[in-house]
Amino acid sequence: MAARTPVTRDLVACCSPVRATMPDEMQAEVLAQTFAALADPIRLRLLAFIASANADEVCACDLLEPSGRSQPTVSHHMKILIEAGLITREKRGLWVWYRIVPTRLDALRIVLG
Amino acid sequence: MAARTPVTRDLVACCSPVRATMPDEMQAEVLAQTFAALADPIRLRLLAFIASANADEVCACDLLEPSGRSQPTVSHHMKILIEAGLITREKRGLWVWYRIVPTRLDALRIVLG
DNA sequence: TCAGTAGATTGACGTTTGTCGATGCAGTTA
DNA sequence: TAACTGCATCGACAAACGTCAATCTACTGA
Repeated sequence: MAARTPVTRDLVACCSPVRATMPDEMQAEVLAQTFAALADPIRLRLLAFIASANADEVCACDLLEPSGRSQPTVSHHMKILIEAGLITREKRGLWVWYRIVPTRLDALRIVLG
Repeated sequence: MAARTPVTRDLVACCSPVRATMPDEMQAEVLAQTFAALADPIRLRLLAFIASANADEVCACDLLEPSGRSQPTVSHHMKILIEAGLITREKRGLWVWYRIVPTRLDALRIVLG
């Protein structure tokens, strides 16, 4: 909260020295990719659906109808959520079951605050 | 946490009734757009830079060099952050000053958990 | 085996996004 | 007023993204 200039603002010469840091490009790239997984309305709805389920896992077949998207499209979005570490996938028999990864959401929350 | 089937898992008939809800498309759209603002490494770095500054606001001219992008590109990214409600912009004289909006980050944190 | 099924992958297409050079606009200085 | 400056907007382009029909793969049950 310290003023950049001690007493008055200098309207002529802007930019007295700023002390601030940027995360390096690689860090930012990884984090951006995680947020990108949340940057699509269908993926947000899929994630919220699983998070709100009465069971701790949800069958893939339950995601098609409420999402209103084709099977390949839903599969594609789930893959992106998995690669972002937000959910896990487990195949049992013919079916696939998804689980959210709470620690990953915790990590994002920490970044934001 | 209740098991979907009381005792054993049914490997034949998947999908005993799931109780879960999806946010409607409009809600998801708005939220996705906010996360999309965080889904670019340059924007994350710009935001982190302002958030970490020793002053509570940062001049636009201080963002060019550390970001390594052209002036129009930085201006474009800042506009997206503003439209997402993550920062504010104030013009004073020839210069523009940016501030983060802490309440907006709070809101996102709540959504995540 | 072999037919049937759930979900992943592929290929193609239109849309959106990140980028920068050129230009426009508001504000300052003389 | 005129010259100058910092930032926004425009126009163009390549890359990335969301979508679905068609196909492939892994698994089941007979």
